[in-house]
Order: sequence, then structure tokens, then C-alpha cells
Amino acid sequence: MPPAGGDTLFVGSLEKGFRVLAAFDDNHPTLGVTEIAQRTGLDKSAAQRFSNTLHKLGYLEKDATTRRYTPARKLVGFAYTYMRHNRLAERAMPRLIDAGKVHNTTINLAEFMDTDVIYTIRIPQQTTAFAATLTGRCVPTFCTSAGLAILAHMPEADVMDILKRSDRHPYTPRTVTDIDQILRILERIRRDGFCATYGQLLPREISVAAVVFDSSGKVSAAVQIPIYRPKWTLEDARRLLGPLTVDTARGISSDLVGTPPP
Amino acid sequence: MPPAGGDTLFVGSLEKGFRVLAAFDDNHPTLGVTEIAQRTGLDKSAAQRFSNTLHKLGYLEKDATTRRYTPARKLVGFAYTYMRHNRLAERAMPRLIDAGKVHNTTINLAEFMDTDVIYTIRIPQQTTAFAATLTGRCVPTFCTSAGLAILAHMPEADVMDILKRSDRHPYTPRTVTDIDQILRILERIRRDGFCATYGQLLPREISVAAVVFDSSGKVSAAVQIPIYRPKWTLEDARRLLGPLTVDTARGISSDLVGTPPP
DNA sequence: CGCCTTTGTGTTATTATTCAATACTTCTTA
DNA sequence: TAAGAAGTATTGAATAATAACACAAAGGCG
Repeated sequence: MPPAGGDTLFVGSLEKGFRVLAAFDDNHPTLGVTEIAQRTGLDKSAAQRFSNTLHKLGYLEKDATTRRYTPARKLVGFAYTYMRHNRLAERAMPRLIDAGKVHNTTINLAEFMDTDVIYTIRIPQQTTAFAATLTGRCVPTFCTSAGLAILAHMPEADVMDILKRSDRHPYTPRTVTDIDQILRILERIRRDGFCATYGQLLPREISVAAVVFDSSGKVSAAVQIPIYRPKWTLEDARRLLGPLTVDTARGISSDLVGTPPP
Repeated sequence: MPPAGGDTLFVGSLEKGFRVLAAFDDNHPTLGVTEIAQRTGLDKSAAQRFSNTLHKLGYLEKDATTRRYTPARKLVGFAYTYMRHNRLAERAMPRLIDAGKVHNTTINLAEFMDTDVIYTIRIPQQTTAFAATLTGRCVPTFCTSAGLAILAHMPEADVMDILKRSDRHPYTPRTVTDIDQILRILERIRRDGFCATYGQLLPREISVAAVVFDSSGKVSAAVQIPIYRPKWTLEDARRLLGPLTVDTARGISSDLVGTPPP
């Protein structure tokens, strides 16, 4: 009998394995088999088999005494698997390094991933929140400057689709969750050429972003700079960092022209 | 009937899925199902099912016209899964940022992973080889300064075991592959307190590294700085960067004391 | 331009592999 | 120290993965 899902080419075991990895999130650094079972919806046996397998493969550490599992170093290798042949990132890297030095600010490359945006390059210049210096972090598209900047350059139908599928809950008291209000923000981004937000995801965080166009003229990434009040004001950010992100993003875009996929 | 391998708790399908991801390496940015089958040792059907599954899960892109697969952005997220609760990296980050500015050099954190060492933090200061700016890159322990520095602080039996299991082939004409010669290098590292190599993995690359001790006094990581001839000489590197890596690493180590795992 | 090779897709019966139930062991804590 | 919870190990049953095959589509070559 074929699998229930209808797709005979879908290997369910593989999905379950990834579900186990996904069980380790910001609030769950380590898990025992019972917790893994709870969090993944697998039964205890399955949780046992999959965590054991991931351990043998080197993707989960296992504490010999507590018998609890933790994500392992080897997972970082997957980032390299993707980034190694990422032409966008390759062109962006030197320009980001230079741009970060202009005002001694952290600068990031964020790539579009549907309702989320994922940071693929981060060049930290000063200590902020540790998580904010890490590659691979996903943030919601609807309330981050990188995400909004990208939305502002996408077809309206796609934008509505993404906004509707987003879990638009307020991360701070200032988070804009209303679709009409978001659409108005997108208009302003198109006028300004960049996006500047304040306190959308984190209190006191100002975030400025401008989009990168790939060789086919499509938008799928943004250059983003985070800074913080009271050290910076929104006005200074718009005046100094807006043009900086725009120039950097434009430079990357022009580097990408005429380098079509192989 | 139980699986052949002897381990009834090992899910083979999961391993096969990861084998498919591993098929994408430095020399294989995109693969078709036939190539995947060849490179993984799976038959064509299996290659088809696993690549399809990975595609549905969002870990492989599929080009609509060529039907070839490519690693997807979502893979970068696994790096975050590991790094998020990496206390070592958390303490290292601010110190690395500061240390990189001293001589305006790229600076990295490399973590031990048996015969390889994996870069988990990279703070680039100038454009060099793109791959050398990427998190998740693995390099051989036996011929890199970070790896050698770590070996120099491990029990001799472990060292021999690792060296013997390493594929010690010469990456450059200068690569030291002879075990006795490597052991002599390790002695010098213990005397100096840091490791400085020239042209071991890449021609013209000078690499300086010093080890970090975790809260239990064990060694599992190194602070590493790469620079290049002719801009730098090995003597300058030893004189200026040796102490810098040592101080940085020592600072991180002391930050880790008294912060045992939760 | 049409033939031939190569590569990707879809379907099937077969059975090996995963599964879930259960018993056992170890650790925690009251 | 006993009770309970969490992790481990075993096993028969059957599901879900398999491998072989047939089909379709693309690419190369004369």
C-alpha cells in the first residue's frame, strides 16, 4: 500500500528526522527522548530511534550522564553547503565588509524565504545581542526592515499572500500587524528606496534595509543595518544609513548583472 | 527481520537523506538525480525519492527547467540551531570582534570535530577567498593551525589516533604530512603557547592560532587569524598575532570558568 | 530534422525496514 | 527506600520504503 499522503516519492522517515532537529529551538537547548516525543508528535519509540540515528550521524550530541541530546557542531556544516556556491553572497561579502566600516555598524545580508527572512551573512562590528550576530537566524518578513523592503518590490498578489499566511503577532508594543498599515509602509519604502523601522521586532532597535536585485531583475535579498536607540535616532539612521544601504545594495546588484547561473 | 547493521534503533532512511545533502560539495553545486545516485551509491529510485523529499521539505531547490537540484537557503538555519546555545561562541564573539580590529585582520573561532575542525564564527575584515569567510567550513585538523593547536593540548593517544585516521595528503608542496614531524610541531606549539603555520592548506597563507579551554579545562576550540604573504611575514605574525590570539583565547577561557552547563 | 542516447518521471509487487507495544533498567525525589 | 519517571532494549507485525521496469522528455549528433 502506498503512503497515505498521496505522494509515493515522499520519504516520511526523513521528515520525521528533521522534525526532531526542529524540536531544538530558542527555548529548548537540550531535550530528552520523552520531550522530543512530546514536541515532535512522534511516539516514544520513534523519538528514540530518530534521536539515536541523528546522534550516530553526528548531528546531535548526547550527554553521557544526563542522556539528553543537544544539537552538534556538524550542523553548522549545512550552512556551508548552501553558501559555498551562493553567488549573491560572494558578491555581497566585500561590499558589506566595506560598508560596515563607514559608521562602524553591524551589517547583514538577509535572504527571502517566504514568510521568513534568513540572515546569511553577518558582519558584526560591536557586541549586541548574541543571537543577532548569528548566521541562519530567521525573522518574520512582515515586521522586519529587510522583509518589508523585499515585499515592497514584489507583485502585490504575492505580498498579500505572504502577509495573510504570516503569523502577525506583535513582538513589541510598536509592531505593525495591520495589513493596510503595512501596505502603506511598503509605499513609502518604494518612494524612499529603503526601509527604516523602529522597535518592530525588538524594543529600541532601529533597522535600515535596501533590496538587492539578482541578474534576472528579481528581488530576493536585502542589505540590512541594525542600530539602537538612544545611541542612534531614526532621523540619523534615515539620513546616514539609508543611502549607505541603498548604495551597497545597488553595488551588489550591479555586480550580479551579467553573471547568469551556470 | 532486524536491519543488517546490527543497530535496531538506526533509521537508515535518515542516513540516506543526509548522504544526498552531502553529495553537494565544493565541486558539485548542482546535481541531477542520476548524478546524485552515482555520488551517494543509492540506486536511481532512491535518489529520486530522497531528493524529492528534501525538495518538499525546503532543503533543496529544484530548477524548473533543468530539473537539477541545488542546496537551499533553509539549510543555513541548522547553523543557528547549534550556535544559539553555544556558550563558547557567545563569550568568544565580543572578544573576537575587538581582536580583529587590532591589526584589521579577519579572525575566526574554530571548533574541534575529530579529524576536521569547523569554523563556527568568522569575522572578516578584508576580502580574501570567499570560502574562507564562511561559517561551517571544515578543514583538516592535521595541517591547519587551529587543528594543530588543539592537538597540542590533547592526550598523546588521542593525537595519534586522529593523525592515523586523517587523510594526510599534501594540499600544497609545503604541507607537513609526516607524523613524527607533526609531533615535533606540536611540541613547539606547547612551548610557544600558540601555533603559526605557513602554506599548509593554501599557498602563501600564514595562519596563527591559540586554544581555548572550556569550563572543565578541556580543549575543544581555537582562536585563529589568517593572513597572507607578502603583506605579512611569518616573523611578524609570530610576534604580533601570536600574543594577540593567546590573549584573546585566554580571555575567552576565563569567561567560561564558572559557567558550567545547565 | 529525425534518430538515438541520456536523463528524469511514474507505477508496481515485494519484502525489508520501520513501527509501536511492552518489558526492563537506571535515575530522581519525596 | 520505595515510588515514579525517564531512558533503554526487544520483538512480532505490517507499513512504508524499495528496486525493477516502463514511459516521457530533453539533448546531442549525423
